[in-house]
Amino acid sequence: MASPKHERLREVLLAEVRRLQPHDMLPTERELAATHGVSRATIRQALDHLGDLGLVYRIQGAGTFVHGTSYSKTLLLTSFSEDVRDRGMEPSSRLLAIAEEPAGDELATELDITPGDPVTTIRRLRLADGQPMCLETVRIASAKVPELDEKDVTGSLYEILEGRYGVRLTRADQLVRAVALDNKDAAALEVAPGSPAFAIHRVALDERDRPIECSDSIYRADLYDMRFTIRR
Amino acid sequence: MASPKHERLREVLLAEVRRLQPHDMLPTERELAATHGVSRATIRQALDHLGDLGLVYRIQGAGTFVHGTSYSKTLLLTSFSEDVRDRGMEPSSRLLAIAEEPAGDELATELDITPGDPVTTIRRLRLADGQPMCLETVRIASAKVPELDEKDVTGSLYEILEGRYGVRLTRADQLVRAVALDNKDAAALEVAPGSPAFAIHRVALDERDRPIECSDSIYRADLYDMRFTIRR
DNA sequence: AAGTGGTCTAGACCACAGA
DNA sequence: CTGTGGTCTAGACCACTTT
Repeated sequence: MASPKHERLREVLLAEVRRLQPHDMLPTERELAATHGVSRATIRQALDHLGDLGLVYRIQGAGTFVHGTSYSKTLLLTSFSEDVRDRGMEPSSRLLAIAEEPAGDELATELDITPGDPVTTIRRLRLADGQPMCLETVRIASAKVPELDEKDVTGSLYEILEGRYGVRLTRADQLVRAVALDNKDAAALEVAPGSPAFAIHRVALDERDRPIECSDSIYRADLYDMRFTIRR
Repeated sequence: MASPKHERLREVLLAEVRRLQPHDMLPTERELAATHGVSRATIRQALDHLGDLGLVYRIQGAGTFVHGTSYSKTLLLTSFSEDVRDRGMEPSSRLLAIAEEPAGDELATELDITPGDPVTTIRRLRLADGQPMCLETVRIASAKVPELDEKDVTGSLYEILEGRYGVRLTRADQLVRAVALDNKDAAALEVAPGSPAFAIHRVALDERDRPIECSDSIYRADLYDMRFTIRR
C-alpha cells in the first residue's frame, strides 16, 4: 500500500468525477481540501493523479474539468493476458517451445548479462477467445527465474514474475513495426501469407532499471489494434 | 513562461543528470534543496518532471538514480514535421488536394460540430529527406481556421494553428492499425501494392478538450517505426 | 540506527480567466 | 475585481533501504 490517505482520496475523487458529465467543473481545490479535511497540497496531488489518468484537465484561473470520452488511457505496460481481458476477451496460451540456451552477444547486451549465460526462451501462441492473435517469444536470464517450467507458462508470465520471484516490471522500451507475415508465421496465426501484422520488440525493466525480459511478438492486424492517448 | 524558478531548476538538474552515468545516484533531495536554495518540495517537483521524462527513477529509502539508455521518450503528440526532424531527417510536403466540404454525420461527431458545417480537408504527401513516407488527410472545421489557404499548408499545420490561430493541441486520441497498402496508396507512396504500412486515425484536442483536427495517415512501414517507453 | 524518498500541513504569493 | 489553479516555503512525520 503506497499511502493510506492518498489512496482513499483518489477513490473519493474518482467517484466524484464519475458522477459528473464531460466538461463539468469539479469543486475548487480549496473547497475539496476543506470538504475532505486535508491540505490543498494533498488535494492537488490526488488531482494530478487523475490528470495523469486522463480523467480531468485543468485550466489556470478557471478550474478543473472532467475530460470528454476518449481512448482515455495512455499506453501502459501490460501483459498479453491483461491486455486481452481489457478488450473484453478471454486470453489463453499454447506453448510452442521452451528451452534454455546460452545468450548471444546481442541478447546479452539487451539483458545486461554475460554472453554465454543461460537464457530461458519461451515461445507461445497466444489466443483471444480461442482465436490465434499473437506469436510471442520471450527471453529471460535463467538466473532470474530458477525452476521455471512448462506448467508455469500457460498464463501471465508477469504474474508469475511478480508473485513467485518478486520481480515487478515497471517500464518497457518498445519498437513497433508494421510487417507482412511470412509463410511460417502466417500459418501459425492461421491467416494468409502476406497479411499485415504488428511486430513488437520489447525490453522490460524492473523498478531498478534492470532489464528482465526481452520479447518479440507478432500480432495479427485484423484482430489487434493499438488505441492510446498522447499528449503534448 | 510557465514558472521562472521551476524552469531554471529543471535546466540545472538536467545538466547535473547529464554529467552522471546511468544508475549513478543523484544528490539527495535535501542536499539539492540546500544547494539550490529552494525548499525540498520545489526540488521534488523538478525531479518529478525528470521522472516523467524518463530520465531518472527513484527508490524510496535509497535515492534518486539516472536511467539507463532507452528509447527514453514516452509517446508524445508531435506534428509530422517535428517527428521527422527528431529522426534526423528533413520533412517536406506535397499538397495533393485542399477542399471545403460539408461535414458528414460521423465527422461532425468527431469534430463536435453540426452535420453540414463546412470542413476544410487537406490531403498531402509527406516526405522525409525527399522520400515519400506518409499520406495524410487532415480535416478541420473551417470556422476554426478562417482564410487558411494553399500557401499555408506546405509545412507544419500545428505551427500555423498555434501561431496564427492561437490553437494549442495538447492531447490526441489515436487508433493505430497495421495494414497492407492498396494499389492507389502504394503508388502514391512509391512502394509495391500490398506492402505493410501503419494506418493512424487521430483526433487532436486543444487544452480545453475541444476536438480541433481529425486526421488519417498512412505511413510506409519500411521507413517508419514507432519507438516509445511505456510504464506500469 | 541512520539516511533516503513519500506524504502531509498551513500558510503565502503569483499568473491567469472571466464577469 | 474576484476566484481559480500554479508555485513555493519551512517545517513534520512515515515507510523504506541500507549498513
